Amino acid sequence: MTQLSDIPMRQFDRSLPMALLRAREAVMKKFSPALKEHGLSSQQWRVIRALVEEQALDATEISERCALLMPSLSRILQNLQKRGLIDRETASDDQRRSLVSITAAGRKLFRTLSPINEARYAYITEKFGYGKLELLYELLDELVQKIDEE
Amino acid sequence: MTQLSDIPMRQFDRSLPMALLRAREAVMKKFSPALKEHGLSSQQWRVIRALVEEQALDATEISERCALLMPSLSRILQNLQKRGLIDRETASDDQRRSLVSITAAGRKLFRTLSPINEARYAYITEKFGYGKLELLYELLDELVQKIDEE
DNA sequence: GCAAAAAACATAACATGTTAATTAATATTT
DNA sequence: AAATATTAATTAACATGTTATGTTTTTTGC
Repeated sequence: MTQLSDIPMRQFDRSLPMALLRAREAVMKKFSPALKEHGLSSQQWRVIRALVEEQALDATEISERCALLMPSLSRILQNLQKRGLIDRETASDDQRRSLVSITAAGRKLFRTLSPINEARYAYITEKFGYGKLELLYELLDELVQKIDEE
Repeated sequence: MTQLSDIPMRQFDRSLPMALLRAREAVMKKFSPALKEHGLSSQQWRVIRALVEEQALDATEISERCALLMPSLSRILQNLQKRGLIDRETASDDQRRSLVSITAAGRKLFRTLSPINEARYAYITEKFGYGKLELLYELLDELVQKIDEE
């Protein structure tokens, strides 16, 4: 006996934005708790990760690499600087640019959190399957590419 | 024996949350402009879509179907009600529940926007390929399922 | 029946998403 | 060189995301 509440909403299941949103939510549920214990949002963590890989980056470059709009990034950088996790200085060759770099404290926080998050990622990879994960990355990349071209 | 510290650092661009975020952003770029012209956010649009398909829904049910947390939904419903797009009344059998339904104005707005959005969706389907889109839905569903089970 | 627990919804507080406007510095045009 | 346009970053204003807390109503357990 099928009740009304058992009938799936086909229209919503076929919503690409919702499907992507739900997937992201499910993934974030694995990563957020550890970050939160150290007072970091996923966005702040993205910035720290980007900075660990480079000597210094200007805000625009961080914005692109982390998929953050400049107004959000502006506030995030102010926050991280206040907490002593990053440093900023204006570029000598272009006074408009502000060069951001990670501090020793920021690097230390990264080294603490990184293995925990890598373990979570390994768990997801194992649970979902390495091949499927690669396929998913490929499809997502191609989707973005096809939509953005022209 | 693998220790946490032995797990290799994965590249920054192999971040699942980021890949899902970028894909969602790319897709939303196709849908947001039409919604914005009519003063709707994607979240508000989701709520309207959900209500069009039912006589009435309580807030919790909307929250689940639209993937919106209750605090966000609470504000969104207040907004939509103020604009005359939805109606609310407390359920007779449970005074805690508030039953939400769409108004004639809301339904009219839906009928205006729906074909535009369907056309955008058809465009993405054609550009990306129907088969790949189906595969993507499947992978996303399975990812959520695998992560949530345990 | 009644006190305690749970459920449904709202509010608070703060971070982020999003578009527009602003400021300051650099590039371009004439 | 001066006027104009462009660029980098910030700020403003409002909506949403997120966790915690509060309020009211219903349900449970005794």
